[in-house]
Amino acid sequence: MYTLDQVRCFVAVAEHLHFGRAAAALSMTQPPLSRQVQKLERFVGVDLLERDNRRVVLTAAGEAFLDNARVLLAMSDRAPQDARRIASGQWGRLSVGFTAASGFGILGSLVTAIEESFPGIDLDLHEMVTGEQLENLAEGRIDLGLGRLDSTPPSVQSELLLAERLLLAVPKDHPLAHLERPLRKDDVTGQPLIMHSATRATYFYDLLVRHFPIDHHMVRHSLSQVLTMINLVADNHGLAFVPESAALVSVPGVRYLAFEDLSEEIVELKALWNTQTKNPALKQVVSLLRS
Amino acid sequence: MYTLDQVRCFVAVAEHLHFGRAAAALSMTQPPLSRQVQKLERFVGVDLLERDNRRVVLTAAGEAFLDNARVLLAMSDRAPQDARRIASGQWGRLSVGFTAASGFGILGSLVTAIEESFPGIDLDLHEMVTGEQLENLAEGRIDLGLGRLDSTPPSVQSELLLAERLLLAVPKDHPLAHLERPLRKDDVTGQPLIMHSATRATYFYDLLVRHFPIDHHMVRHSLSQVLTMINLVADNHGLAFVPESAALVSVPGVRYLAFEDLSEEIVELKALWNTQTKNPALKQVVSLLRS
DNA sequence: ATGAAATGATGCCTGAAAGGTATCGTGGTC
DNA sequence: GACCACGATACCTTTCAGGCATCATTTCAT
Repeated sequence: MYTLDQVRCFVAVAEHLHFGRAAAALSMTQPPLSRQVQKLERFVGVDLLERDNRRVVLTAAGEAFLDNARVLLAMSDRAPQDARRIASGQWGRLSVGFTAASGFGILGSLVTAIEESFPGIDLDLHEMVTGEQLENLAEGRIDLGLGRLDSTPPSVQSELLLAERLLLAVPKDHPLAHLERPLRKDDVTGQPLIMHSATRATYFYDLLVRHFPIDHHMVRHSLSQVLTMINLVADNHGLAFVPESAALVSVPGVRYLAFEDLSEEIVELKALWNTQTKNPALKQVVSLLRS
Repeated sequence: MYTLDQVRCFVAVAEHLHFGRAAAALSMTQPPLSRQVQKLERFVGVDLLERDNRRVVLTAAGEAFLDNARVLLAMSDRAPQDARRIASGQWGRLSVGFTAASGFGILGSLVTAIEESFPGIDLDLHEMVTGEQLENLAEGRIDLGLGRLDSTPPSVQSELLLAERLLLAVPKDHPLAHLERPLRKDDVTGQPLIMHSATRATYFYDLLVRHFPIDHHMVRHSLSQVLTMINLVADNHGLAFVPESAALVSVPGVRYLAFEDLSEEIVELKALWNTQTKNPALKQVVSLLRS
C-alpha cells in the first residue's frame, strides 16, 4: 500500500517537473523524494513520470493519477478539519424541540442568534409539548428543548430564557373587555374558560389553579395548544389564559387583558437539555443562551 | 501528518466498535491498532472514539471523520486503478481525424468496434482532409487518422483498412447512364468533370491522372469533399469519380457506374498514427485494427 | 464478595523503512 | 573534452510499525 506522503511527493514532482525543486518545496532532499516516487510507481505498477536525464514529463497514467491525487490530498486535509470543527461545536446538527407557544415569541430570535453565531450548525426544529420534549431529550432524539416546566428531572439541566406576564384573552364583545377599571383575578370567577389540559399542558394548568379560584364547572374546553385556544376565544366559546408573547398573535375579535393584581412575570420559558448529551454543538448553543 | 493505514485502522475500529475484532479483520494484533488510532487522534487533535473498557462508540467528530475517511479510502483505491487502466489502454481518450469520405463507409463500424472492445476509451472525432491529419498527427493533436495517401512520412505508421473500386457518379439523365454496354475508362474523355483538388485532395488527384486521360479543359470544378461533388453531379454540373463507399449515399438524380476495365480496388483507406505517440489507448486500437 | 473473563492501554524488542550525505551515470553545453 | 545538471544508487542513522507480554479496569458468575 502507498502513503499520503508518497502522493504528496508525486504531486510536487508533477507540478515542478523537476525532482530537485520539488524536493526543496517539500523541505527534503532529492534522493528520498526519488525513492518515494519510485515506490509509489512500483505499487501502482505503472510509470507515472517519464524521466529523461534532461526533463521529467507525466505519462498518460500519471496525468490521470495526478487528478485523483489532488482530490485525495484535498480530502485528506478536509477530513481532520471537519472533525475538529465538529468537536469544537462550530459545525454540527442540533435538534430543537419547542412548544407552539414559544414559537410566537422567542423562537425566531433564538434561531437567528444561533445562525448568526454558528453558521455551521444546522437546526432541526420540532414542535412538541414540554412532556414530549422531556421524553425526547432522555432518548437523545432532540438536543435542546424550549418548554415550560417547574422542576426538571435530574438528567435535565435548564436555563431560564424568558419570564412573562399572564394575560387573559377575551372576545372583544365580552363585558370584561369593556371594564372601566383594571382587571382583577377574581373577575374571572364564574366565567366560561378554555383551559389548559391538566395532563398535556401541566405547567399552565398548575400555574392557573395556583393563582385563580377555578371551578371545574367553568371549564368549557381543555386544550394544550395556545393558538387553538385563542381561536376558540375569537369564536366566543370562553376566556383563555395566555402568556404575554401569545398576544403577538393578533386574531380578529380577541383582546388581551392584563391583571392588575398579577403583574409579576410568572410564566417562564426554559431551555432544557440532557446533561449527558455529547453533541458539541449543544455546548456552544448553551453558552450562547446564557449570555 | 497521518497515513492511509491509520485511516484504515480507524475505519475498521469504527465499523466493529471493538479493537480486538477490528485488529483481526486487519490481520494484525490489537496493540499496534490501538496505537495507530491514538496517533491519528493525536494528529486530528480530537477524540474520534470514546473508549470505555466495556464498549467503543464514535464521537460526533468521529462520525464526521468516518464519512470522509470512507471517501478517502475509496479514492485511494481508485487512483491506482485508474492509472493502471489508462496505462494499459483500457481507458483513455483517442482523438481521431477522418476524411469525410471515410465517414460514409468504415467510420461508423470502426467506432462501433472500438466502443465494443474498449468501452473505457472516449473517442474525439474530427473531420479533416488527409493533409491536415498528417499535420495534426505530427503535433500530437490527434492520435489516429483515417485518410488516403500513398506514401507515409517516416514518423507515421499506417495500416491498410479498406481498398475499394473507383466509381463514376453521373446524373441519371446523362447519356453514360443509359449505355447498352459496360462503361470503359475512355468513355469519360471529353466529359465535363468535377475533379478533386490537386492540392487539398492530392491522393485522388494523383490516382485519377494515373488512370484516366484527363485534360484540364474537362475540369469544371475542383473540390475536396466527396459529398459536395455528388451534389454538384446531381445538379448536372458534370461527372465525378468517387470511391465505392460513397455510393452508399443515395442522392436523387445520381447514379454510380463501375468501369469494366478498372475493377481493381485501387482506392485505399489507411489508418495513420505517429510512431512516437505515447497514448496507450492507441496501442490497443491499432492492435484491434490489425485483426 | 471474590475470582474469572473481557478489553483497551503500555512497555519493550525487533525489523522495516524513511531521510540524510556522498557519490555515480549520463546527457547536454561551451 | 572538461564541465555541469539532474536523477539514481549506496550506505548510514534514526524513526516507527508490528508483535509479545503484561497491566488496569470493569463486568459477570458463582
